[in-house]
Amino acid sequence: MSKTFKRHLITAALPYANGPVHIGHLAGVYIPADIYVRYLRMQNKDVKFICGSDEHGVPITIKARQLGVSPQDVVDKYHGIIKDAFSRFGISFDIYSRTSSKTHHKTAADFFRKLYDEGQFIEKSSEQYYDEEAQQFLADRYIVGTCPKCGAENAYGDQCEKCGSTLSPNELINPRSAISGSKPVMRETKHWYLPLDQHEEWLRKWILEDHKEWKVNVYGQCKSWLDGGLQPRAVSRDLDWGVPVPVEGAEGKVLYVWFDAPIGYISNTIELLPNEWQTWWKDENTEMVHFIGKDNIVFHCIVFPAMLKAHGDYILPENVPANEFLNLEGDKISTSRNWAVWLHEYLDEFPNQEDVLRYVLCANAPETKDNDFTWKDFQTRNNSELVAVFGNFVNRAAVLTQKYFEGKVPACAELNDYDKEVLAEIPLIKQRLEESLSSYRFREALKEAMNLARLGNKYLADTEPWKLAKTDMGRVATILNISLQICANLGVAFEPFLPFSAAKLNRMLNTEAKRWSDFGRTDLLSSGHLLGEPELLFAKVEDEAIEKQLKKLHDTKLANTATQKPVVEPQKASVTFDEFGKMDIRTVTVLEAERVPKTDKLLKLKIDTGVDVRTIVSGIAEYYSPEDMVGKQVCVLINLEPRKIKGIESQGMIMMAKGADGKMCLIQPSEGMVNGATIS
RNA sequence: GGCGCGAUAGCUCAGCUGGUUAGAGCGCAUGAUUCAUAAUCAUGAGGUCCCCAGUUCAAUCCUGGGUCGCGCUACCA
Repeated sequence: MSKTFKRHLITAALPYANGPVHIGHLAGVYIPADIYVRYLRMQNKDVKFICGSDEHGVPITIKARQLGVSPQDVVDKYHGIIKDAFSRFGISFDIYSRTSSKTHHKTAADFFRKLYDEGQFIEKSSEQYYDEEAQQFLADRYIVGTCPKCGAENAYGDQCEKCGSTLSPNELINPRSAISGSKPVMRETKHWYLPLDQHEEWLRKWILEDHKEWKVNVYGQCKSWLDGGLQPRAVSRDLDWGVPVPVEGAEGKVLYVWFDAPIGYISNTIELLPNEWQTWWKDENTEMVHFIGKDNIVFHCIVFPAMLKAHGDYILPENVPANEFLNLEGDKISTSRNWAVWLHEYLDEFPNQEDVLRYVLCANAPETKDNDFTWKDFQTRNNSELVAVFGNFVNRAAVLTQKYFEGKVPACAELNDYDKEVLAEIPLIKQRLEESLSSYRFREALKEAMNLARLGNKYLADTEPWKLAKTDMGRVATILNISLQICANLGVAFEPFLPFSAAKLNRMLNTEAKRWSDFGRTDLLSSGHLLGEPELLFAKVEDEAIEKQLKKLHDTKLANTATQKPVVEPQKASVTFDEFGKMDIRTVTVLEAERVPKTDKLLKLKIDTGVDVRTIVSGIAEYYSPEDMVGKQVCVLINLEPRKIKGIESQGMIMMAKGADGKMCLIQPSEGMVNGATIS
């Protein structure tokens, strides 16, 4: 059914170099990708595993500014931490490079220039915030102000970190530049857009018709975007950190990080294979697979393919297996809140237990929905699965062989029916493993590998060689031979998942790493072969280790709530009495109230201001129902410039008190007043 | 509000094409066992397959409606 490819180009999402890598990244992307790659390599497939740090974009420049260092310093630091941690964790990239490299800058610039020369972009001018003091345009992240949703100070132009709302810069109240602190002005700037709408037709066919096999979350997300109609997407930004736009008159502009980053896959391949990279990216016999998290779906399934298609001769991904998100102890993982298990810290705190984390994160990977990582589950899976099932079986076989045969593989005599039955299971397990792996079902695959160890335990329990040792050593020899062959097969089956343990197991068996094709053979260890020193494959995780981690998280939580306590906004700049006098605030009565259709928060109110009867729209539906409002007397700023909201003109603003958590309540006169009484 | 994804045993999850006695691992109970890191093996208890309607000979699965959770998106002068 599926096409056979000559080579496999596997990419894993480029980690963003403004922080270290955590368990969410691993479970979502790097562990499944690494398993897949190792599986392909064991089959002697021609495979390249490409990754690297994504080092451009605004958050990195902000972090640099906060720390008083250069953006290059920031990415140098995190690139180092990430690269080192991946390597220690056994993620087997063929190359882990970075987008600040010379090769990448040239590749990305050339890529852009070709599309530019061929008229693949549209140029558009628009008004954007400009900082006159610092003489530069301000990216969304560089504009701070009061969040219009929760009232938090210091919300960014694209997002409020306090309440998590997505914002656009002109929504911010009292916007100011994060660079100079001055009030930004609107100024015209030119940018290049990739007209995704022009690519919609072939994308629709390519994804919706030709790739129905993609995971439902990926397919559904793409369909949703396509059905909504694609819009041109800006590919440049006004910023001084990134790949400069290679066009005359584009000073101070760089490629948008989302245009730049996926080209990193190409650049890193070029760096790895300067002479033959084109075969990997342009030959139809290459299977390209992008492993990503669900936040990247649209870029890898729609934007990047459109870029590749626009460029012309590139192949498109065969599949984009995207995972959902991993939570930690019931809460969303968050870099800024330090709610995470960081890979580099894990590696220090759990030395020689790389595979435990690999096992747990694969067994509980968020393949179909968000999953939760708990330390208790980590401990249980280690102690009652890795130790009790896999480690224990290997240990039993090894110890029995030491005891009865001085550590030499005993000869296999004639097999009885039960032996045959057990051995016949191995190829079945292998087949199920292959089916799962080739359809990116890693959780299921791992479980299947574990079944091989369970088979071993059952075989020993059923045949009871320790009893037969008193009467029939020939039979004991056969049983242990078979048990050891199962051990050797475990080394093959687990190599993609637990490479460190597979290597350790091979050391214990005193044998070389095997190919995938050896899986299922029952003569992997010849009789008389001397085993290595028995050692324990896995160590127990004690309660203390778990408690230590839980305490660490608990402390993080305390630290977070402590810093969140002072929520009262500081006093604003002084105003003159004249300025205050310009505000025309009146007591008014609500005559009618109704929900604005298709919104969550809006009420449309008809009010009697004493001056007139007018309509205002207010975002209070979360706190007040229309029935609550009718007949109420409230305070309204009536000379605020009218503004259209959802097509309705709002002529004024209801005065509300806003609490720390964004909760709002009405300000009402303490006794009934005439409509139109002024407030001063 | 729109869109996408999900809801199955105490917990974590399978169930891929309507028909199965609805499954696995962990946990729990009972028994067996002692080679093994108190590990293993067997047996068992445990289910309103989120709710309501419909299609069908037959629905956990398909359709429509609803509830809850997560994500994207719109609105808060």
